[in-house]
Amino acid sequence: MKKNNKPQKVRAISIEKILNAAQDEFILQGYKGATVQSIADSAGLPKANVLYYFKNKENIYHAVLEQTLNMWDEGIGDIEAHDGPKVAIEKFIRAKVAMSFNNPKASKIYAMEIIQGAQHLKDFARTYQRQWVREKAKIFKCWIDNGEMKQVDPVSLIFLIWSTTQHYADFDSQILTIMNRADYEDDDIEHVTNFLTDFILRGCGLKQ
Amino acid sequence: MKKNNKPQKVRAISIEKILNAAQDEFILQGYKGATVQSIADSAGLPKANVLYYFKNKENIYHAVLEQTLNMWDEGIGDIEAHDGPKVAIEKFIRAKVAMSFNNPKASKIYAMEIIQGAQHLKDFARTYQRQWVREKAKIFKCWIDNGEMKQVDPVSLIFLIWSTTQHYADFDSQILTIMNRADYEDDDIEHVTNFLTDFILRGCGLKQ
DNA sequence: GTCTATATGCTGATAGAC
DNA sequence: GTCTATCAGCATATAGAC
Repeated sequence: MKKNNKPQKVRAISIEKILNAAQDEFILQGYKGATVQSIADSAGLPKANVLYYFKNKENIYHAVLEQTLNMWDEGIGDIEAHDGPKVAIEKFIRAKVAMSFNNPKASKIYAMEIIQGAQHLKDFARTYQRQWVREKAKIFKCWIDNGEMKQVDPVSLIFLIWSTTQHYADFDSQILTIMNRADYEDDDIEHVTNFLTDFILRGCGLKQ
Repeated sequence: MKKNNKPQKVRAISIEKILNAAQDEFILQGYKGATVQSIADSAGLPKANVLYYFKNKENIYHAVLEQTLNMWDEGIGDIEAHDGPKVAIEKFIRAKVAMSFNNPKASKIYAMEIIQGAQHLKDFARTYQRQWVREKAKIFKCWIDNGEMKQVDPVSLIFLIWSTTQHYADFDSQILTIMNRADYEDDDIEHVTNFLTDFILRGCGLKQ
């Protein structure tokens, strides 16, 4: 049935199935709690096939993490000097909220890694993220010096935007339970984006 | 040596040692990854003693969670109508930041539970927290209707304060790495409290 | 209360038939 | 490439000596 049907395609499909299943299992059970068997079951493949594609559990986890970091990278949005503070911050918040609602699993994997000490992500933070934060902080400093926005600690501001936007992905179960809802709806992205944009721009002295 | 030295005291001390060790292990290794042996080693007790006091691993975890929820309850601070919005919000932020910096482990255990689907905390959220949020939202609504603060969605505001304050506990490894620091210092509590209080009060239209 | 020894079950990983 | 069978190792939990 499935034989000789574009051999590379089977491989690609299996790998994607495995990575999706692994993401779910690692979130729900943790690294140690997720078993190769449970990942295989969730992917609808025999355990041996999973180990055929990835050799061992650690490799699966690394692949999931790599996927996650790529999403972080793409979803981070950007803060560009020529936009001016108001437009730049709005763009940035919009990108982060969209990423939270569209890729909550990536956000959760990432959050658990950090909470558990960031063993696998220390290098990423030490090089890439530290550099990114410093660059963007410089842009904020320029805007502040030019009187384009209020005197607000840029690094704290970046952490505030990260935490408020990611919260909707990482803590979705708490938020939904408290609001007595089963799932997020399309409106929620807009509502959250508008609330955060308004509130944060006001905090930066960029609105009324 | 240790024998007949206030038998109840030995029990209390052992239990506290075990709970502290368990907290560390559950954070670093997850529920499944933390073994009774590793908890015992970290507590400086033989494995059998740990199981003598708690019977099984799940009971240890429940005890850690209970401790965590008690801290959440004590550390939540309060929002009281008679304080007026400015003082009430400032008190609330101060309490949450203090709790984050003083009990980062409790915050992390709590965060991991929520991220993993809040299996053990759904009831807590459904009853206690939902009620708490609704009560406090009502107080905010009064203030807004009386023109004491800007029209800001109260529930979103509570989530924003939770996320920004907890972030410093849960994501400490990322924050410290990015800022190229080894540990938080005493000044940091003050700095973060001041930044968040200023910023959030401004967001609520309660400052310049 | 403290600790050793052990039973039982599950997990990661491999070997090898198809 | 796919899948079955299997092994060696480890984890929980208990039994029972001290």
